[in-house]
Amino acid sequence: MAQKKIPLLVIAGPTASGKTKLAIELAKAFHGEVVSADSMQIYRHMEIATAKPAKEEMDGIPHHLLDFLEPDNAAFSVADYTHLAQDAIAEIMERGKLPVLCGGTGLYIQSVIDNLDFDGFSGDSEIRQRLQKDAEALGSETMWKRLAEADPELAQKLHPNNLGRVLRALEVYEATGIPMSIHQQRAKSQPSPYQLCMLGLRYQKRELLYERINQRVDRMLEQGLLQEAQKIISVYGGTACQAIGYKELLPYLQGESPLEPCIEKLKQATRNYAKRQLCWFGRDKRIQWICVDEYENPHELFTDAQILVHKSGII
RNA sequence: GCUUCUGUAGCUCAGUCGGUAGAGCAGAGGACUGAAAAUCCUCGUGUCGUUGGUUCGAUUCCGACCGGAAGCA
Repeated sequence: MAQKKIPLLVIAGPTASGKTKLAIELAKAFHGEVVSADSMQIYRHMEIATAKPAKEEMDGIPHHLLDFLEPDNAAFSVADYTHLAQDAIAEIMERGKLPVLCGGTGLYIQSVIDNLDFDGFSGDSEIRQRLQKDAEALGSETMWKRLAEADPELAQKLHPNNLGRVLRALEVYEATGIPMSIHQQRAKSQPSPYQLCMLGLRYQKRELLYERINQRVDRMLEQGLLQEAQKIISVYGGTACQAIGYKELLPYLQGESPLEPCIEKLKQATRNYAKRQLCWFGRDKRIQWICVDEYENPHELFTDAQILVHKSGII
């Protein structure tokens, strides 16, 4: 009963590489709608720091999973995102349009396209709290050893210092009685429900990306990033404060530091982030890369991207 | 002008009671399955400011010179 797969165009890449614009252009060309895969653009009131596309930029293209959560909602997770995104994609297809999954959050994209089944090993907050207390009392090394007994395969892949992951693995094991590595293997054996065309944007020369990032941060400041940061930090808490663009400005906003060093820190944090994204996406061999700095004008890039989409056969 | 500090990795600084040196950050590479813009791992040779002297041996002690900072007149 081989069900017909849903065609899905994915656009990935590091921050400031031009994903948003490309997604809109391709959606216009192929009668599509955009589904955002960004862990911070989901929140309201965080416009500038997340470089959320404005209504005008969207150019009439419907966008989903953008701007729908209050920043103090701490409970939102990848699992929630996956459900919402898969539903949105299904609806877009029913409308006879092409879903375009676009964003820089690697885990979000992977969880959607590879159908990661978080429900199969859901958590248990009681167990989690108990494990947390154990960890405080016994230290991360001990917790890791505990995992090495329960799930040696996964323990081998996790560094003892990576406490969060170790605890999650222990939690899954205790909650389900099955090692998390087994759950992961089962998920992997499930084929993707989508017929994919994955495009990635990146720069041949890393310094050019970094330059663009620096410039974009300056622009954000001109647009009022400080005021936005002030508001988010004072009104909300939780995950929102993890966003790059707020925590770096905090010392200045609290009068503990001049502005300039904070701006440098912010640019640096963004560059570091971009590098991690490149690392993540670099692993996915399904991605066809487009090097932004090989194009003199963006229209040629859009045209080449369209050609790649055609060739992929998802249309 | 005098006095006192100070000059060590791209940056901030440790250190060597004389046997040519090491952290944090940056940078590079990597991982990632319910916080992911998060979390975590690996990678450190640099005329130890210049130049004389003492010494088997100086980045380390002494002198001069050249930067920098503070205090004094």
